[in-house]
Amino acid sequence: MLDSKYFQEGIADLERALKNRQASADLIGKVSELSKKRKESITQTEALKNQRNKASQEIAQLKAKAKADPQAAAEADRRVIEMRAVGDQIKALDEALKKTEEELNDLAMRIPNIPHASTPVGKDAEGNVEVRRWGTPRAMDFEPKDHVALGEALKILDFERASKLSGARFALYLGAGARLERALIQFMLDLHTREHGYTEVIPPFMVNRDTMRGMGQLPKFEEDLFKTSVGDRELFLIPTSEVPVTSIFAGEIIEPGKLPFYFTAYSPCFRSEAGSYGKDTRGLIRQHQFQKVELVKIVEPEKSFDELEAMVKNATKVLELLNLPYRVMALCTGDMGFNSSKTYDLEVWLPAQKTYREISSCSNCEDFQARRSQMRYRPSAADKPRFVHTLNGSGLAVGRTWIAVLENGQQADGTIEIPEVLHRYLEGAPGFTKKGSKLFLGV
RNA sequence: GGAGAGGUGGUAGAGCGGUUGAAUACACCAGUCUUGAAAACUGGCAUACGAGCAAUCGUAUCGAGGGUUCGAAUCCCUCCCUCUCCGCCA
Repeated sequence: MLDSKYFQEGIADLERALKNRQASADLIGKVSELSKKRKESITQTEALKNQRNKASQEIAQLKAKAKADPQAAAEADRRVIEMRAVGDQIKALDEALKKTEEELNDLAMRIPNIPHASTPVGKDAEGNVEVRRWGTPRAMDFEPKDHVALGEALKILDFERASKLSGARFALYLGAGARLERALIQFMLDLHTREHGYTEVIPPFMVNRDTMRGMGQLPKFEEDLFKTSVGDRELFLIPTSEVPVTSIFAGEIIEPGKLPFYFTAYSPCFRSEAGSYGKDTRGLIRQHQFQKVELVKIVEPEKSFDELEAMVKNATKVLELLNLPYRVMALCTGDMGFNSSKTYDLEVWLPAQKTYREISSCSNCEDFQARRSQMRYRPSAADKPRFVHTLNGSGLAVGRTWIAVLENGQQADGTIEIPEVLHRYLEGAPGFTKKGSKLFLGV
């Protein structure tokens, strides 16, 4: 992170980076000041180390001659004493340098990514821009119920018992409900691996502090994460599989010709949801644990914005195949996440709320995560390493998709019509009934 | 969890605290020879960062981090990982 672009590319970019984002302006000055200080002390210590390295070699040569030549022996002793002082100086300078670097890193790590020029400027969600819509909400000649009412009536969702087990913001899926969740996961993974060219991975669901830092989750957002420890070993539960999957090549230089990488992963996600007390307390919308199928791309910098558009298409394809109306929002500078340079949110239509709700977020992080986790690639054997660009998107949040399938597929009698693409995963399963060419949950 | 062994360049594998960034072999690249190939022979071959138009120079790197020393792959400490055996577990 020592070569962060924030002090390489100057103040103008920094000011743009901080415009309407979660960072204070005095970070800029401090960071560039520390950066200058760091460079100076490196020059200084390297000169001293050079002196010491040379002297050590000369001492070795003198010592080799020392037996036959008492003068050489005396000279060697003299040089050793001389170098002792230099050694002390180096030690002191190294310690100071280390401090500077720690301070610099700590500050630089708290600066959010620079928004792309195409990201709308705004201070909160009001500033987001609708890009397009797909589908028409189904006309219903009855008052639509929300997924909690539907799920509890169908006995496929039980929040009371979940709360007995784990407290608030946990869910227990039962029977056909659990089966539907699993079918959605399977459907999404099949689509992305078969049709969209992603490679399926199952990452660790717990990661260490370095990985969290590399992905931009730390140091700023520690209170949003669940943490475990055994003895003095500390691990964080992943808030999204973006964290382990994007980190696959952390600290590596990817060989020529290997990019791009497209990965998809199913995982549970764990979030403390600190700061969202009282929000979305009803139902599955905001849980401490939810399931998600994630899309991750690791690509060459020149291609990352095209790749973002393609990723959005991959995610919206899931919604289209499920016949769920949605809209695409370009997030503004103030509403966008810490890591991102450009983000599209996908919002699905929820009839009970009569509104669109976020179901996926697709971001181009450019080289932000790559710098933090030192992920580089070599364009060709003769080239120097360059930072990769990383992208991530939900493809999709499974719980919220489950909600959308229930609410959009509900019938006047409280049963659910299942989208055709899921039939092959659910036909014949307990709780699902075929009627003609249609499949229903809860008949 | 218990006992032991080990982590060195693309791979295998040496390495008395001092011209060791690292022997050697294989692999790889270039050349000689050959109609071509093989073989043989000759030469070249770690990486990152920084400085320079460049030749080149500087610093760092032998699992990671500390320590001892004028000087550490080599000695000391801590941690991580891998392997073998036993136990336990899915």
